[in-house]
Amino acid sequence: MSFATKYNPEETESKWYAYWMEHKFFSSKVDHTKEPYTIVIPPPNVTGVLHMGHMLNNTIQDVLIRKARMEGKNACWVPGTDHASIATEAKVVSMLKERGIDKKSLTREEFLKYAWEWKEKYGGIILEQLKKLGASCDWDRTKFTMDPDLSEAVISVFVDLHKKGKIYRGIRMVNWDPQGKTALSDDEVITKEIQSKLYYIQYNIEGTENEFLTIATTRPETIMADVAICINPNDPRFAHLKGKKAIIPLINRAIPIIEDEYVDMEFGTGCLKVTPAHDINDYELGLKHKLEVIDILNDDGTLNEKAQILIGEDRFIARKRISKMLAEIGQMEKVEEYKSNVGHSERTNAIVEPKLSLQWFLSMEDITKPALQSVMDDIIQLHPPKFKNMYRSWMENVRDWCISRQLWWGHQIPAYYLPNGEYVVAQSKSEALEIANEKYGIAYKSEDLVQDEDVLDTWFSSWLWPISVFDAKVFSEGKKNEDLKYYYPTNDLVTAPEILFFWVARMIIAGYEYMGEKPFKNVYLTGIVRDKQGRKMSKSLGNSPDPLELIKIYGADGVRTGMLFSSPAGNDLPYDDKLVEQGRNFANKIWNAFRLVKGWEIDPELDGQENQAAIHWFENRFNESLTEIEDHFNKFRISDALMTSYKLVWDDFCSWYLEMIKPAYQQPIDAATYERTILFFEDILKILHPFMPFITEEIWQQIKERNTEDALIVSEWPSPKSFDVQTIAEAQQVFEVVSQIRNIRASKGISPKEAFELTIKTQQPDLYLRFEMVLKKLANLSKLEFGDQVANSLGFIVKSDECFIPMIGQVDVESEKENIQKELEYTRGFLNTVMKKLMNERFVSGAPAQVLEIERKKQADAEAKIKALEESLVNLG
RNA sequence: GGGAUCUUAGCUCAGUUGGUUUAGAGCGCUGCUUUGACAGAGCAGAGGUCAUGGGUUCGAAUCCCUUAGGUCCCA
Repeated sequence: MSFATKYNPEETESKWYAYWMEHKFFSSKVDHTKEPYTIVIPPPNVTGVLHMGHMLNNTIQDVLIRKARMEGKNACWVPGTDHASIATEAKVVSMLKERGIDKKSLTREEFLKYAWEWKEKYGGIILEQLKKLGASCDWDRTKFTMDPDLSEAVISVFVDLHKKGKIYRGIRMVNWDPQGKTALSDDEVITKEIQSKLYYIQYNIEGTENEFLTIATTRPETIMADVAICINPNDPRFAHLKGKKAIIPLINRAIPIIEDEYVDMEFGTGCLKVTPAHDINDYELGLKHKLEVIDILNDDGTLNEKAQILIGEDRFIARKRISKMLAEIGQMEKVEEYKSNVGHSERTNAIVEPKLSLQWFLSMEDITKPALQSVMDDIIQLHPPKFKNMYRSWMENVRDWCISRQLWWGHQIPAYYLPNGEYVVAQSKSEALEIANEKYGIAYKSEDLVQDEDVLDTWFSSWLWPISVFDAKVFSEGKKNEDLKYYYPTNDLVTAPEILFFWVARMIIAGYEYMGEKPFKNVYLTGIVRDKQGRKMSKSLGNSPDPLELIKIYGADGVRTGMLFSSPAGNDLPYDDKLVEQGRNFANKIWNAFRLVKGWEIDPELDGQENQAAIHWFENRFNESLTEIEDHFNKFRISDALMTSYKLVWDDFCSWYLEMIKPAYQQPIDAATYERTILFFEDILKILHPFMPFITEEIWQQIKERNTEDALIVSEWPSPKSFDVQTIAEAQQVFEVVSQIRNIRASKGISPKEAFELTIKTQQPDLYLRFEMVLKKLANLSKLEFGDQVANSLGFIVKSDECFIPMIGQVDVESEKENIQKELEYTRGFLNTVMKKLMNERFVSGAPAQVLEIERKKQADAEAKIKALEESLVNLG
C-alpha cells in the first residue's frame, strides 16, 4: 500500500460529507433517553454569500456540535436564513432595474412575486456553501423567517403585544433613509465623523432698518423650515431681541424669537435656529414651546413645495445653492470648516435624515427587565464576560423599538384601517372584519378594510428564532409541542458582538416574554475578521479572500483550524493566509503520521519491552492534555483547546512518541506496541474530529474496517483519566538530555550519524535505564554509563544530573568555560531571588506550605546545579 | 463629552484568586540538515527593563493611582 506524501483534501471532503448525510448523522429527533444539546444558527441574510465572518462563526458552532454529538448528547444544530427586508428589497429593486422595470410601476403583489422568484433562485446559496465547510446542521430542519408558519408566529406576536398594550402607533422623529425610503432603528444608523461646514447666516430683525442676528448651522437648506430663533434668556448679548421676530432670508417669513436655557451660549453665535421637522433636539424644543412643524423634505430627500424655493432639488444640492444665494444677497456672514458626526444608513450608507413620521413602536420599558436580570445574574453567560457591561448599559437605556419599515418584502403589519378612521389589529383580514363589525356595529365588507402598507423590522421575526424554529404555533396556541419542550432552551449561541443588541438581547426578551425561560445558556461572541491592515473585511473594499477558493486551496480542515488558531472569544481575527497554511500543514502532518504507522510490518515474535516506557509516558501525557482540552472547552477557549490538541499531536505524538517507538528502517514492530499505537491514534483522531472532521474520518476509516455505526463522527469522545505527573516530569528530563546532546552536535558541527558515549552522574540511574533504548535511539548513543566526570569531555547539566560526552578531538576549553560561566551567573541570580524569599521571615511564616516547598525545591536544584557547574569549571582547569 | 476595555517577543495571543515564571506558546526570523512518514519537514538557536511614572505588599505582568496610545459602546 502506498499513499501520496501530501494529503489531498478535495475528494475526501465531498465523500465523507455525503456519507454523513446519507446515514443521517446530522439529524436529531426527540429522544428522552439522551440529553439534548442544541444550537440555532444565527440565520444568515438570505441574499448573502459566505464570507470570512461566517466561516469563523460556523466553524465554532460545528466544533461545539460535533463534540457534543461525540459525547453522546442528542446534538441538534438548526440551520436557516432570514429574509433581510432592506437588503433583499434593494437586491430585487436593482434586479428589476436591470430588466427595465421600475418598482413604482408594480403592485405590491407583483413585486412580491419577483422577490420570491429571486429568493428561490439565490436564497439557498449560503447554506450550500456551509456544507463545504463541513457544517453538520440538521438540514431537514432548515427554516426561513418568511416560511408560512414562522410568518404566522410573527403576526401572532404582533397581535398579542398589541393586545397587551405594548405596541403602539405614534408620530416620532425617526431616522429616515432617503435612499432606502424607510425608517431605521437607532441601531441601524452608523455615526461617522465627516468634514462639513458651519454656515453663519444673518436674519433681519422685523421692524428694524438694518438690525440682524446671526445663527450658525451646518444645514442651511433647512432654513425654510425654521419656526423660531431661540436664545438663552441669560445671555446679555441678545436681551434686546426678546419678544421680537426674525425674518428668514430668501423666503422672508417672520418667526418668533423665543428663550430657552437649552441654548449653549458658547457654541456658534448663541442664536439657535429651531427646525422641529428636521432635527431631533429642535423637535423636542418645538414640543415644549408649542411651535408649528414645517416639513420641507420629500421621502427621497428632495425639497417639497413647503420649502417655497428650490422645490424638487436634492437636499445636498439645495444646500450648495442656498449657500450661494445667501452670499449673493449679503446675508452669509462666513463659512467655517467644521467636523461633525453624521448618521449613515447601515444598509445603503445614505446620510440619515431625521424625519417625523407615523410609525409602530414596541414599548421596551417593562419587557426588557427579565432579560437584563438574567444576564446580570449569569443565568445567561456572555463569553467573554466583558460584554456584560455593554449589554447592561444598553438595556438600562433602551428606547422604544421602532418596528415598522416602509418596505414590501417582509411581514406586512396586521393592522387594518376602517373607513371610520379607526383601525383593528388582528391575525387576518377576516378576523379584523369580524372584530370591527362587532366593535362598531357596522356591516363593513372585506374591501372596506385597508391593511397597513408597511412591514415589520426583520429583527421582529428573528427575535423569535430559538422558539419558532421548533414550534411556530406556540404563539397562537399557547401550548408547546414536543420539539420545543425537548430542545428549548438551547445551549449555546455563537454570534458577532455587533448584533448583541439587534438580535441577542431581543431573543432574550422574547424568550422570557413567551417561554418564561432563557433562550440559551451561553452566548459566545466571536471577533470580527479583519485584513492585515486591521480593516474589516468587506465586499466594497475587496479585501476578503473568497472562502470557497480558500477551502479548495487549503482544504476545509485547514481553513477551519486556521481560522481558530488565533481567535480567542471576543477578539478580532487579523486574517493572514499563513493561518490557513498552518492549518493545511497540520492536516498534512497527521496524514504523514498515518502513513508511517500504516506502513509498519508486525512481527509477533518481538516482545516490545523497550517500548514500555514510551507507551506509559504517552498514555499519561495524553490524559494530561485531554484534561487541559476539556478545561479550555468548558471555558469556551476554543483556540486554546485547538492549540493544546495541536501540540499534543505534533510535539508529543509525532516528534516524541512515534520517534521513540519507530522501528529501524524496514524493520518490523512488535504487535503490542503496534496495537497500542493504533489506539492512541484513534483517540487523537477523536480529539481532532470537531476541528478537522474530514481528514480524521478519512484516516479513521482507513485505519480499520468500520461498520456504519462506527463512523468517527458518532464515536465516543474519550474521557480524561487520571495521570501521573511524576511520569511526565521524568520523561521531560530524559527529553532534555536528548535535546542537549542534539544541541552539542549542532553547535559543534558533529553529524547526527556519529554515535556518542554518554556518562551520567546521577542519583537515579534507573530512570535513565528505563529510557535507555529511547536515549540510544533519539540521541544516537553507542553506550550509556553512570559515573563521575569523564576526562576531555563536553558536559551539561539537567536538573541536578551531570552528563558527559567524551570527545575524540580537542575540546575548546575557553568557550566551554565561557558557557558554563554564563549559566553559572544565571543560576546564581536565580538562587538569589529564591533565597531572598526564603530568608524573609514574613514570607516563610505567611506563604502557604505548598509555595514554600516549591521554593525550597528551587533552592536545592539551583544549589546542586551551581555545585556541578563549579566542579566542571575546576575540571576544565 | 460620558462609559467600557485593552497595551506582554517582529506578528497574533496565553499568563485563571498576587508566590510552580529574573515571563510562556504558535507563527515568523537565524543557523544547520535533503536516502528511510512528512521540506507543507527535522534539529537547534536568537528574541521581552510585561506601554509610562508612582504607590500598596515580604513579594506585582497580575491590585490601586497618574500619563500616553489603541479599540468599542453611548451622546
